[in-house]
Amino acid sequence: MNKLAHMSGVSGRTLRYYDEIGLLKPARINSSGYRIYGQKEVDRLQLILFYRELELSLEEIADIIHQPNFNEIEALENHYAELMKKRAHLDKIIATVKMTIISKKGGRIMGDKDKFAAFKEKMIEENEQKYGKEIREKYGHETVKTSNAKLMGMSQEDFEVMTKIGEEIFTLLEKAYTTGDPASDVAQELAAKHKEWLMYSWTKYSPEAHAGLAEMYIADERFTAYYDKAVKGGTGFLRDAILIYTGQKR
Amino acid sequence: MNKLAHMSGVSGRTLRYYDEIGLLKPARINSSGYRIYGQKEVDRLQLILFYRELELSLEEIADIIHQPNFNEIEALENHYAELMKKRAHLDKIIATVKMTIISKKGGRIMGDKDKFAAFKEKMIEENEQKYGKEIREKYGHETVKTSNAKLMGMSQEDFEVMTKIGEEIFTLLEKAYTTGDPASDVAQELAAKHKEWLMYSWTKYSPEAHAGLAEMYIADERFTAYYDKAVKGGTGFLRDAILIYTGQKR
DNA sequence: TCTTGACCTTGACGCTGCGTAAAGCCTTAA
DNA sequence: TTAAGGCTTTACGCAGCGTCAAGGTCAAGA
Repeated sequence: MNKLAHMSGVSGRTLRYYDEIGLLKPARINSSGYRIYGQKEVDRLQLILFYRELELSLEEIADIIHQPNFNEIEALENHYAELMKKRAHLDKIIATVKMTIISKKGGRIMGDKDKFAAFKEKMIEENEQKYGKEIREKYGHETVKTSNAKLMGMSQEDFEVMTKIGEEIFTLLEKAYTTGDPASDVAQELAAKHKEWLMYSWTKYSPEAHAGLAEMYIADERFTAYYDKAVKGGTGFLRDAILIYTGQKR
Repeated sequence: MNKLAHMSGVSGRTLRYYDEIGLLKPARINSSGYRIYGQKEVDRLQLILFYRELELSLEEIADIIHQPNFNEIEALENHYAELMKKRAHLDKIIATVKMTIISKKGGRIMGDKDKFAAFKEKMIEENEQKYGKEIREKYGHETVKTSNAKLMGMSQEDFEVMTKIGEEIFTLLEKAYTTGDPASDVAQELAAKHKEWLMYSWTKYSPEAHAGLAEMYIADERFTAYYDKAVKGGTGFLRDAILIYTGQKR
C-alpha cells in the first residue's frame, strides 16, 4: 500500500478511504489484512486522480469507472456546464472584491486624507528601498519618479481627478438630499457620479455589484459616518438612489 | 428571529449558527429564550452576507467585523489573490475537461466509426425534429443542411480531416514504434500529430493537459485496446512520446 | 530467540456551514 | 381551552480526507 501511496502521491488514508467507499478495492488482502495492489489498480488510481483533478466528485467518478455503459461524455458535458457556471460566478466575485478594495481605499482617501497620504508614501518608500537604487542606476532619476507616480495603478493626475469626483459626490449628495426623492434627477445624477467614481480605477462594472456595495455602505459604520457628515441620513439616501439607479428597486 | 430570517433570506438555523460561533449575537434574549434582533443586527447581517458572497470564510468575516483596527484591505487583497489563483486553476480544469470530451468523442470516431455515425445521425435527427420544420419554413432547405453540417461545432470537411489525421496517427504510431525510442524524430512527429489532432477542434492547449491526457490513455482500457491494435504496447509508447514532447519527461 | 523500530491495520473524532429531524416549550387565534 | 403553529435546544449528517490512538506484523540486528 505504502508503495502505491508514495508512487502516486496520495496518502494511505486516501487509499483506505477509497477502499471503504468501494471506489478502488485492492487486488487482494493477505493473511494479515494488508492491502495488496496490482498494476491494474495503479492504472485505475491514475484514472481516478485524473478525474479528481477535474473536480468531479468521488461519486461521479465511481459512476464513470464502474459502469461500463455509463454515458461518460454526457457526464463530462454536464460537468463542463457546471464548471462554466462556476467560473462565471467566480468572475463576478472577483470583480466585486476588486471594487470593494478600491472603494475602501477610496473611502480612506476621502475619509482620512492624511492617513491615506501616509499610506501611499509608505508604499512609495518601500518601492524605493526595494528597487529604487537599482532602477536609478539603470535608468536615471526621471524613470523612478514616473514609476512612483504610477505606483497604485493610476497616475497622480488620475488620483487627483478621483479625489475631486469624490468631493463632487459629497456636494451632490447634499443637493440631492433636499429633494427628498432618491428617484429624482439630481439623485440619479448622484448615483451616476458614484458609478463614475468607481469606474475611474475600475474596468468591469455590474449593477448587482454596485448595488451590493451600496448595501454595504449602510452596514459599515465608517461609510455611514462619512456620508452622514454631508447630511444626516445621507448614506441611506445614497444607497436608495443607487438601488434605483441599478434597477434593484423602484 | 423568523422575521429577520425571512427578510434577509437566510434560514433560522443559520442565524442560530452565527450566534453559536459568536459571529452575530442577537441584541437580547427574552425571558423564554427567544432571540431578539434589532436594526443594528440587521445591518451587520447584511455586511456578513456581503462578505460571504465574496466567498470569505465565516472565520475571516469574523476577523474583519469584530476587530476594529483589523487590516481589512490587506485581508481583501489576500483574498483577491486567492480568487485569482482559483480562477487560473479553474481555467486549466475547464480546458482539460473540454479536451477530454473532444478526445473521447474522437476516440469513438476512430474506435467505432459506425457507432459514432449513428450517434451523429441521431443528433441531427433530433435537431431536425426540434427545429427543422420551423427553420425550414423560415430559411429554406439549404440553411438546414448547413446547420446540420455545423452541428458538432465543425464542418463536414473538418470532420473528415480530423478523421484522416486520426488515421495518420495510427500509421505513424506503427512506424515510430519500430524505432523503439519515444524520443526519436518519428515518435516526436507522432506526438506533434496527436497535438494537431487535438487542436483541430480545440482552442486552448497546455502541455500539462496534453500530458494528463496521455496518462489517461494508458489507464483507460478502451484507449489501450484501440492504440494497441496498431502495435502491442502502442499506447504506452504514444504516452512516452507525448510526455517527452510536452517536456514532462526526458 | 528476543527485541527494536518501521510499517501496517481498524476505529474514531475533527474540519465547514449549515440541513434536517426530534422532542418539547411559547404564543396566539378560534 | 385547545389546537396550530412558532420557537427553542440537542444532535446527527454531508465530503474527503487529516490526524491521533492503540495495537498487530515484518525484517533485521544483538
